[in-house]
Order: sequence, then C-alpha cells, then structure tokens
Amino acid sequence: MAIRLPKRYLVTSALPYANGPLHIGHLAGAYLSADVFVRFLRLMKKDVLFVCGSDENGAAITMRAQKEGITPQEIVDKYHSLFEDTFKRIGISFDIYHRTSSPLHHETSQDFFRTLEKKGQFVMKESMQFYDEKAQQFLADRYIKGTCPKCGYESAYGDQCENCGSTLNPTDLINPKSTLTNETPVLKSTTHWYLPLENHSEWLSEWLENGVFNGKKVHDPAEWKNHVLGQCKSWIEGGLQPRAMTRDLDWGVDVPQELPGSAGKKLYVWLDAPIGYISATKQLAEDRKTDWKKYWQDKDSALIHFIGKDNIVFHSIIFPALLKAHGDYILPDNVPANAFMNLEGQKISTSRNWAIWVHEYLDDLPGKEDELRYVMIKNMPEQRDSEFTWNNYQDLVDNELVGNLANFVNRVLVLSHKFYKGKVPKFEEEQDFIGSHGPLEDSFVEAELMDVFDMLFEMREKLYLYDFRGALQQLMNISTMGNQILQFNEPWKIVEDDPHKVKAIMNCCIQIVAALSVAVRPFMPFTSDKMRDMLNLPPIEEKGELLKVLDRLAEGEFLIKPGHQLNQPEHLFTRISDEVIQKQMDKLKSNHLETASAGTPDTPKKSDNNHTADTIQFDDFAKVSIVTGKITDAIKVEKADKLLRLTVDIGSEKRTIVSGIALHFKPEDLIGKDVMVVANLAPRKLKGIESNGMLLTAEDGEGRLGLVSPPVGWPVGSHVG
RNA sequence: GGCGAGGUAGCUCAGCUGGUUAGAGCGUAUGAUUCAUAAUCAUAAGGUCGGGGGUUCAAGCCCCCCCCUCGCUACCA
Repeated sequence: MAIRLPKRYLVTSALPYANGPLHIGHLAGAYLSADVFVRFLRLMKKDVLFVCGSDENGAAITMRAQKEGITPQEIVDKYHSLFEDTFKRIGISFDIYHRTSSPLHHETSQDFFRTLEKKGQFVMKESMQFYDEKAQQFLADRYIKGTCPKCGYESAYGDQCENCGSTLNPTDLINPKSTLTNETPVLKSTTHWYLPLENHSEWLSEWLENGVFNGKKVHDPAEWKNHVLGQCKSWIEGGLQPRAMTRDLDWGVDVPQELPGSAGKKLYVWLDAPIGYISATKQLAEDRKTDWKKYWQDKDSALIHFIGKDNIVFHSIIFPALLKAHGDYILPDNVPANAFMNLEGQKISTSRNWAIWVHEYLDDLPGKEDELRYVMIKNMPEQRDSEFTWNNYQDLVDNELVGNLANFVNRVLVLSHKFYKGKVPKFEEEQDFIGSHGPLEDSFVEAELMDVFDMLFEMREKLYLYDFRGALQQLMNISTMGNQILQFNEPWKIVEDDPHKVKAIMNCCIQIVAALSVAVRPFMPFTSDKMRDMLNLPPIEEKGELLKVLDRLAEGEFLIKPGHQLNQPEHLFTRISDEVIQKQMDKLKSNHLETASAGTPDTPKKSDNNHTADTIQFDDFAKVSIVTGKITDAIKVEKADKLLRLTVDIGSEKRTIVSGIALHFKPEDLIGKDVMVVANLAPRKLKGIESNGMLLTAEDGEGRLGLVSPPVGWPVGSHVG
C-alpha cells in the first residue's frame, strides 16, 4: 500500500474525564497507540505534536464533588494531577497535557462558538426539560434519579440505569426526583443552540467514504478501520438529527454571555472537549513560541485522533461537522479508534471496580512500565475487542521479553566482554559465516544488516498504517534473527580456532543490538534507554534516529564503530513469579467483591428496601382487580425480542395480554400455566397489539423471572384479595 | 426486530482488489545446543477457514439463508 507522507502531524488522544483514575483499558484504547505512533514519527524526523488534556467539565464532576463534600475544582485538580503523573510514569510522551478548566480553553471554545453563531450554523430549538423549582435550575440528566421503567431499580439516573444498563431519557423515569433537593422536578421549556447535523450528512458521507472534501482527495478511506467507517455509515444512513450544543449546567464553559439567552447555559461537552485539542495546541505554541495554526489550518497537516470505539461518532461525524461549520480548520486525516480490552474474561468496569488501575500497577510493580506496554501493545484491540489476563502477561514477559529480547542482548554483551573485553571487534569484510536464513549458504555482515534493514522497513510501514501489533512482531523478529545467528554459528565453540569468523559474527550481532536499541523505542522507551546505556551510546532523543539507522544500514555503514567500548550488561527484563501474578489476581477479585458488597447498584439485593414502594391505603389497593387465569395461547411478537402475545382465560372472558417476558420463557412452555392477572389495567398498544392486563411475575436478585401462580387446580376467574 | 463489527490451528490473532500444498506468535512433542535469566535454535503434529446453499475454471475472501458473540437501537402497564 502506498503510504502518504504529510508534512506535519497533529496527534491527539481522547481527553480522559476527570472523574476517576485511569485503567489499562484507557491505555490500550487511546494512549499507548498514540504514543507508539508519535514516538515513531519523531524517530522518523517528522514534525509532530502530541496533545491531550483532562476533560474537566460536566455534571458528573459536580455530583461527585457533592458526594465527597468538596468543590468541583478540587475534584478536577485531584484527577488532573493524577492523570498527568500516571501518563508520565508509564511513558506517554505528550508534548502538552492541558486541561479544559483553563482560561485559555474557555476562551478558545467560546470563540469557536461565536464564530459558528455568527455564521448562522446553529438553530435555536425549544424543548421541555426537568427543572428544580426549589433550586431554581434546570437539571442535567444526571441530576435526576427515579425508578427505572425497565428493571424497577429505584436509583436510576436520568441518562442511564446503572442496574440494568439501559439508556434512558429523564422523562422515562418513574417518580423522578431532583438529587439537589429531593423535590419532584417540573417540566419547563428551555431553549438551546442546535447544530443541524442533518444538513451535513451529504458531504460527510462523501468525505468518509471516498476521502473527498470540497472536490479534493484529503485522505484514503482504505487506511481507515472497518469498524470506524461502518459505525459512521450506520449513523448517517440512519438519518442525522439536530444535536444540542448547549446545556443547562453549572460546571463548564459558559455560552458567550453577550448572546441573548445565554444565562445559565454551558457548552455541550462534545463541543467543548474536542476543542480541548485546539486549546492545548495553542498553549503549547505559546510555550514554544510557535504557530498553532499551521497544525490545524494548513492543508499539509494531518490531524489524527486516537480514541476508543465509544467516541467514534463524536470524532468522525460531530467534530468534523463543527470544524467544517467553522470553516478555517482541516478535517481529521484518520480516526484510528481501538475497540475495548476485556480483563480476565469480563468487561472492564469502573463502577464495579473490575479494572487494573494504571497508577496502582506502577506502585505494585515498580520498574515494569515496559512490560505493561509490551503486553498492551501485543494485545491491542485494534480491530476487535481483546483480552488481558495476568497469566498471559506472565507468559509474554517470560517467553518473549526475557527469553527472546533480553536474552539476545545479554548474550551478545556477555560474549563481547568475554572475547574482547567489551570492545566492538574489527573484522574482515569478506569473512563469511552462517546467516539467519540457515546453514545452506554463506552470509556476510553486510548481507545480514541488509536483512535488518528490510525488517525495519517493514516495521516502519506497519507503523504508518497503525498496525502496531504487526510492527511489534516485526521488532521481535529482529531479535529472533540475532538469536539465530548466534545459534547457527556457535561462536563460543570456535572462538579459539577461528577468531576471524567470530569477530565478524559478534560485530554483526552488536550492530543488531544497536539497531534494536532504536527500533524498540516507540514501544518500550525505558528499555531503549537501558540498551543505549549498556551500549555506551547516547540516549535516544527521538529526533530522527530511526531514519538515520535506516540510512546507515542502506549505505552499509556501522551503527557502532569497531573499537567502541561497551558497558557491562544488566538484565533488561526478569521473569514474573507466580506469587506476583497470584497477588494481582487476588487483588482484582477482592476489590471487585468489596465494591459489590459496598452496596453499589451492580448487584441489587433481595432483602433490601429495593422493592419497597411508598405506603398506600387500602382503598388504593382495592382499586386493583387481580384474578386467576390460565394461559391458553402464547406467541412471540414479531420484530420484538422481549414481547410475547398471550391469550389468557380469566373465566368471564379470554384476554389478550402482551408481556415482556420472552427472554425468560418459551411460548410453548407457558401454555396451560396458571397465572395471576391484573384485570382492570388500562389497555395499551405494544407493537400494534392491544394489551388488556398484566401478568404478575416475581424477579429474584439475579434477574430471573418466575410466574406468580394460584394454588394447583384453582379455578380460573377467582378474585385475588 | 433493525443497524454495525466479528466468528480462521489448544490460545491470541494475520490473511491485500477471489488464484498454486490456508499463515504468524504463544502453547505442545521430538531433536540440537549450553555463550545466555533452565534462556536459545531446528523439525513436527494440529484447521470441515461458524453451518448450509449458490456464482466461478477457481472462494476464507463474492451472493442468498441460518446459527453464535460484541456494540448501538426498538418493544417489557
């Protein structure tokens, strides 16, 4: 595949939300991939900026602050410094790590908003939102709690039920309450700025599918990942909707105050957050006295967003639409979204505390940054969800890092010290030995180094195409090749009889180690430093060193000159003991259990006040007519997963009842079953079928459903009281 | 139910616009080796490419139907 090489790059990683620590899923999704890519570009002497920052606005932060009894600012300060520190420790090499609470960011996003407003890119729309009269403010989705209409969980949020995971609208909640005052909120009309996305769908699909924007080819869709394009197409074909770009919030970036109607309104997080990339770049340019605009507004720049798959549409549809609406900006060249990384067979979950927290890993396993990086990259969810297990971590470290890479480096250095007191040997050019292709034909140092060149070139190609796993494999192949040369020639056996040959072999291997010290850099920067130190070479500064290595190899020049003095070797990696693995697995499980038993909504308990409702009077109960009945027919409702159409004999008549129990019962098993029916429930149409009544069921703590039945043999039509 | 992404060796995954005996890493078995952190190297075993139809001289790759997994989405008074 032809690789396009833009003049300069602006690389972004998704802004982490300042509401909880970073786990390995974050790393695998958006940070390590970007870091590998950026370090690689620097090694190729590319002009590249790598920006990121904390996303510090939104209702979830205010709520957390309230819960912990501190200010939102304290919350974001806490996580911002934790993020910054964690990223630094694991070696994510941002050029700047900024934050969206900064004044510069507020200005930048307000300017952006003003421009769109001036250009008439918004439409104003009125809608009904919940309003807390006591607190005198509109309530963000998260500020409303109520009973989930789907599972009955009583503390569901207005946007999502944490018990059953369903996505909700605040108006779906039964018995909604404001979390500010515990009052019942009222619906009140409010006006917001909307981006009419539907007007953008035409050019968006042209741009996404063909890479053509304003009649010009701006990117190659073949380089985009399948699942990214797929999700975008699905969205566009489903019809884009106007999207509110402002919210009624109290923690965030103000809508420019000079605009009428702006009081109390904040910018929508998905407007504000991607602009965080811009403000971070501005800050960086200010610090370095350079020009931020050439990275954002020059056609020769490539904008690349590394994100997780949950952010795809925001970065490939909404943000591009905003950039286009503004008019001065370039569009992303690629959005290499990763899928999710599972952990020991389960989804990583912050609320269920099923996660490996990066800062805790760094505390528990100090000095093993590159081990984690290696395993994460090796299992990176590039095309589909992947899996992290501690046993796999142990295997990979022991077999690949210790066995292959560290071992090769170690044996080369040990032998060099044994044979030559650590001085790189001089050799005769025409001296042959067995090359890595096997003993069938003679090889020479130059030929072997050409092979190294080829492998590095291949690695380079894979990195340009975001194939990080493939590139890592290629790197390890070089180490394997080194081991082969040693194994085939057995220099330790022939050093007495054939010193000339051994000099050629050892020189070759030392050159390979030198090449590795550079090539390993994007993936394992700490290891690169260690290797450079052992080789007694200056550390890699990521200023075109890989390009230089490629040039030298192509020209047949040495990476380390004969006569150079090497330092004493140390082990690059050590094996991971079973105890360490066991300890981590225990920790994972006990954290999870603690969280579960601490009463988080993950596991609703049977005996708690979970199922208590407000007290009612007898008269209220008397209004309900419950009768016994028998199911005479049960058919699955077409085009509905959960609905069954039941015919129930209640003595006086046969009723049609539509019930959402298809996931729990097979229709044929239900026929003939005795049940209890609410007979006087108002009729309701479901999927076009009128349902007259409701079946009584009981649900246990694991979500299983059972029919409530009268005593065996009881006649149908009996009144239940 | 709709849409999207997947289902390829025990495990984790590659397989470009269809083209010779389907690949890699790890694991397993056997052998070689001992410079090296019991590391390394070689060889081998192991696949009905989810299932069934079809198009084609030729299909893992294209078309149709079905099954399974993941994500989004609709219905659960």
